[in-house]
Amino acid sequence: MKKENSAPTMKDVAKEAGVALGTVSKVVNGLPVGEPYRIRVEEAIQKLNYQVNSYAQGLKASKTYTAALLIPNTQDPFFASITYYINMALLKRNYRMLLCCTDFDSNQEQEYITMAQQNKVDGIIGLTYNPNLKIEEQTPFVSIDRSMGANIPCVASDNFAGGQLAAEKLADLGCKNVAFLRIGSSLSNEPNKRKSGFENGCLARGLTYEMKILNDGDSFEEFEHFLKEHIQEGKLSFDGIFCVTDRVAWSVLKLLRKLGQKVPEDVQIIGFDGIHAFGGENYICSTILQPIPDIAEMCVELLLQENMMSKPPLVCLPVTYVPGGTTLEPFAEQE
Amino acid sequence: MKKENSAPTMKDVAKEAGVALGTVSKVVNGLPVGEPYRIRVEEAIQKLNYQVNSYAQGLKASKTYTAALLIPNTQDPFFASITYYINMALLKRNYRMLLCCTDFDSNQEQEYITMAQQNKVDGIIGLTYNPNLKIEEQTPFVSIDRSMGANIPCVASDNFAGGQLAAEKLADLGCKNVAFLRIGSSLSNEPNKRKSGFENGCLARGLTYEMKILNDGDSFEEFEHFLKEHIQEGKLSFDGIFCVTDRVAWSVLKLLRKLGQKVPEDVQIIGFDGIHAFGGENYICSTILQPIPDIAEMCVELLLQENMMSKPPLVCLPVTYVPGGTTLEPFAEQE
DNA sequence: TTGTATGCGTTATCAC
DNA sequence: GTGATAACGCATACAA
Repeated sequence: MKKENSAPTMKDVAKEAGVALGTVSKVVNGLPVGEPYRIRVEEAIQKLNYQVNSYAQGLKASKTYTAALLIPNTQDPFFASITYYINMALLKRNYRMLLCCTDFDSNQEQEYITMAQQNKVDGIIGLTYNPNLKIEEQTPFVSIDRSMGANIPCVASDNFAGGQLAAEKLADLGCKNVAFLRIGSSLSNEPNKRKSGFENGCLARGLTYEMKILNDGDSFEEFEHFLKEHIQEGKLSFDGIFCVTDRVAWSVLKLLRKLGQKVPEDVQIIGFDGIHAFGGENYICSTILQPIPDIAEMCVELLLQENMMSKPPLVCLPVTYVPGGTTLEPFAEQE
Repeated sequence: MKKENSAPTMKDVAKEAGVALGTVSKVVNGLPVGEPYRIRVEEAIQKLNYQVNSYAQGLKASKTYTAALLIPNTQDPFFASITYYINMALLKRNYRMLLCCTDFDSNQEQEYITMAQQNKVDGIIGLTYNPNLKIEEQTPFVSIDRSMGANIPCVASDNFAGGQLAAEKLADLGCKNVAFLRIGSSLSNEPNKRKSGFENGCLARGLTYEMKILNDGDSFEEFEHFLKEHIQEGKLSFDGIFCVTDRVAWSVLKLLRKLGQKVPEDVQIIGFDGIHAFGGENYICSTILQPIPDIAEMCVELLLQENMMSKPPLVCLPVTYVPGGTTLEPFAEQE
């Protein structure tokens, strides 16, 4: 006798309905089948509360309708948003999502990729920081924000254009002497183009500028030193600051207030990402908004695209500027 | 001839190593095997870059080392945190996590549960709002913040104690006349105990109090009306407010400032959850801190526990009070 | 059209 | 200790 409490199988349904195994399979998969049979089978399915075992299914078809998302964590609002929208994009296509938080750990990233491949996921979307990840040719992979080689499409915001836009906006808002503040991975990735774009924009608009570039390990206090050095008689020499992320902008905002500078009256700040306080309406600061829903959609689209041939190596999605209270908008005043 | 580009199987490894299939299986599973054999097999595994197919494994063992997390979204900081820590707790036990964002949609919640069962996950952890979810007896389920029946353990903060603690703290901080503001699901769940705990605390400490309870659909503006009604000659009659979540506290904070009230000088505010601004150090407001890592750990522990018998119906984890700038702490001043 | 038989990659049970 | 063989639940080519 078999296990009594185990889930019903197709065989059970077939027996219940008095038909052959193959017939049940066809009904389940929506293949043409005699009407009286289909009814009896469906009744049996209802009665036994049968559900297909997708592991057996995956074993046969070597297609699992599952994709993995590699992301450092879900707590950073940007990552959280990416996670949410990718989940939705996958759901829309009837795919399940395996979440893999890597905590910025290269080894975990690699382990997760191995795991995902074992698990025979149909593909992986990754926002990673490991410069030499080993990815099987087999497994479709789409990278966010970092180019990882010819066969791996990378999806990102148009970071260069975003940097440029920030410079232009600051110029439009009356700034003359600006600064760029960055902290983050020294790894070559798309967001690093924000700097170049900003420089480009400054040059085009005749803004004088300085840069302060910190790497991941560096202390945030170096920004404080940097800014203090540029304060003469209580007055900051910069009238505009572009920060590489909203997070940095937020910290700088607090820092400037501590140093007695008024934002946006004395100095205007533009961040990058488009984070809002509580998933609600208000932005943390004036910012270059990343089109996260579009990024998510594009990642999933590329991942599930059948013909690998047409996969573009880099897709840059357009960004927009949104005021968020740390700039002096000519017309509207933000909260 | 078989598919050439498909992943290597145990059979391939066996052929490569010149041993039998079963031997390979034993090596992979760490069962005792002759040393020379094990070496040859391991070399073959290396050479072919073999990985076990966990779908075939799951088919045999009907154990998949996968759990599903049902959660409305990952964007709300509380949900994001829960997601992260549950992911970590599962990872620690070598389990994978299927993420299922439900968007507060009852139908999606049910669909996901069905899906998870099809997918033969080993268990489901759910933070749900559907009062009559159908869950197979088969599938282990642990609920967060909502009791769902005798066989389903529920893990939550000690919400009652948290409410009480809030009242006591406000009393300690010198408040005399306080208010409780709540908006949220009208569904009976654990967080609703915050109100009762608060009432209890107020009574114990001789605080006079009022309550304003809104349901999910209600407009937030009703809080504005409520507060305005309690302002006489520019002065708010409450000197302390307990908000059901940090999110509400945050909104109320902004509202009060708009109404010309100073926080914390005129009125002190305590929230609930323990959200911080950017995953960093600072809290949004003074708050009752939920032990999210402990909640996650407990959920996973209960889910994977073998003997169902000992599963407690409700586990309440202790909360703590943390100052966050919206209260007048006797000693330390917050940021 | 319906039913039957085979195999997907593993694991477990046995003789050897 | 080793190696053939039978399941696990499903899909499908093929025979009826």
